[in-house]
Amino acid sequence: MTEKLKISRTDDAYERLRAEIRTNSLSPGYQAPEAEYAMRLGMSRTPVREALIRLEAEGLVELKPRRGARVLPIKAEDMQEIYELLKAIEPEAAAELAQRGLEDADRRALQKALDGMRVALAAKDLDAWAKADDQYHVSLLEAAGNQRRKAFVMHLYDQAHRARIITLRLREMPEKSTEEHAQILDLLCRGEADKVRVVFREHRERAARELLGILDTFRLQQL
Amino acid sequence: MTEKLKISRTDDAYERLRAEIRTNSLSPGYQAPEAEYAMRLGMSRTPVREALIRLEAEGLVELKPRRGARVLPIKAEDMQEIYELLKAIEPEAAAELAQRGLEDADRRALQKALDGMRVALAAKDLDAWAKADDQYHVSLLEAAGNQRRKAFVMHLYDQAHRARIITLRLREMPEKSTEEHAQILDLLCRGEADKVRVVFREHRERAARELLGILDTFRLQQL
DNA sequence: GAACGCGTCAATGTATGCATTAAAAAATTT
DNA sequence: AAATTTTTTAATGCATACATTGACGCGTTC
Repeated sequence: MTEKLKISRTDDAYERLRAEIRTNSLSPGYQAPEAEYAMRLGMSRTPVREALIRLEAEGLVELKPRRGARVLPIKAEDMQEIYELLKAIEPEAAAELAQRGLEDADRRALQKALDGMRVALAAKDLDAWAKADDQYHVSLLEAAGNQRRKAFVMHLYDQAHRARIITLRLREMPEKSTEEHAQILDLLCRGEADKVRVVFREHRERAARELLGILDTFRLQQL
Repeated sequence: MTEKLKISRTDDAYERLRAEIRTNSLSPGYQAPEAEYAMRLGMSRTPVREALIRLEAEGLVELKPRRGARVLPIKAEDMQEIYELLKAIEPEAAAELAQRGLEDADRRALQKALDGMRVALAAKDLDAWAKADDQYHVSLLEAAGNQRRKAFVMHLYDQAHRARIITLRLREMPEKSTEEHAQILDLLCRGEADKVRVVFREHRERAARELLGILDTFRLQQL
C-alpha cells in the first residue's frame, strides 16, 4: 500500500531535473532548448517548461530567452553568498529552538541523524555521511519551526549540494564536523540558546572557510 | 526614450498580478480558476499559468489542483515567521556592510531614502513613508551585496507588504522608526559593525512586537 | 577585411483543443 | 432523511500548432 497517488508530468519533470542537477548527472553549464529536455523526459514541452520555471525560481537553472535552459554552475562567490546566509539563519534557528526547548521526537530525530553521521564516518562512506548531515540540518529546521525558513534553507542546500559533495572528497574525513554536530545537539538539549548560537555560527564559519579554501587550492572555478 | 523593450505576456501577467496582490486590489483569499484570471488579463491561460507558478514559488499564491489559484492571506503566524527571518538576516547584512565600509554612492542612496522618510513623516504621508522605508532597506541590501539575500528578503517584503500598509494606519506616526533608521545609517558610516547589528536587530524586534500587537488588538486574524 | 544587410532557421511564446478527473449535483436506495 | 451511487459539470494537465523573432551565416558593399 505504497502512497502512489498519481504525479503530474510537471512534477515528475521537476523532480527528475532537480535530481539530475543535484547529482551532477546534468553538468553545470549544460544548456539545451526546451524541446530537448522534453524529448529526454519523454513528454511535451508544456510540463517541462513549467518545471523549468520552478527550477529557475529556486536558483538551479537559468532560462535564457531563445537560447534554452542552462544549468547554473556554482562559483566560489555563490558559495560565499550561500554560507553567508546560512551563517545568519541557522544559528538563529538553533538558538530559538534551544530557548523553547525541544520535543522528545525532535531530539530523537537529531540523535538519529547524528548516529548516522558517526556510522558513516566509521565506514568512511562519504555519501552516507552527507545524507545524514543533511538529515540533521533538516530535522533541526523542522524542529525549530518556520516553514519559510525551512524552505529557503533547503533551496540553498540544493544550490550548494554539488559543491559540497565534490569538496567532501577532497579533504580528510569530517570528524571535526561530526563532533560539532554532537556538541550542538547537546547544547540544544540543555537549552543553552546563546551558546548554541555561537557554536553553530563557528561551525558554519569553519565549514565555509574550508570549502572555499578547497575551491581555491584545487582551482575549482565553478562546479 | 522610455525603456520599452517588449515584455512577454507571462511577465506582464506576473507583474500585474503581483501588483494587484500587493495593493490588496486582489483580496487575500480570493480564489478563481485559471480561465478567469486569463480573461481578466486578456490573454490565454498559458502565460497566466506560468505567472501563477512563479507567484506560487514566491509565496503569494497557492495553486490548488482543480480549485483554482488562491491569493494567500497573511496571518499573524506568517508575520511572525517573516520577522523572525528578517531579524536574523538584515542585521547581519548591515554588520557586514559596516565592516567592509560603505561606498559613497551607497551612503547617498541610504541618506536619500532617509530624507524621504523624514519628508513623508512631516507631511504625514504614510504611503510615501512606506515607500521610502522600502527604499532604505533595498538600498542597504544592495550595498551589502549578496544577490540571494536581496532576492529572498524582497520576497519576504512582498508577502508582508499588505499587512504593513494596513497596520501602518492603525498606529501613531512612525517617528521612532525613522530615527532608528537614522541611527543605523550613522553607525554604518562609522563602521560600527557590532553596534549596528544590535541596533538593527532591536529595530526589527520592536517592529515585530508592534505589528503583532496591532493585529491582536484589532482582531485582525488575516490580511 | 570590416561593416552592413538580408534570408534562413530554430526556438520560443502563446493560443487552442481535448482527454481526464475531481467535485458537485442528481438520483436512487435504505 | 441519511447514505450511497450515478451522472453531470467544470477545471486542469498536457499535447499540439503556429506566428513571431532573435541568432546566425552569407553575400555585398565600402
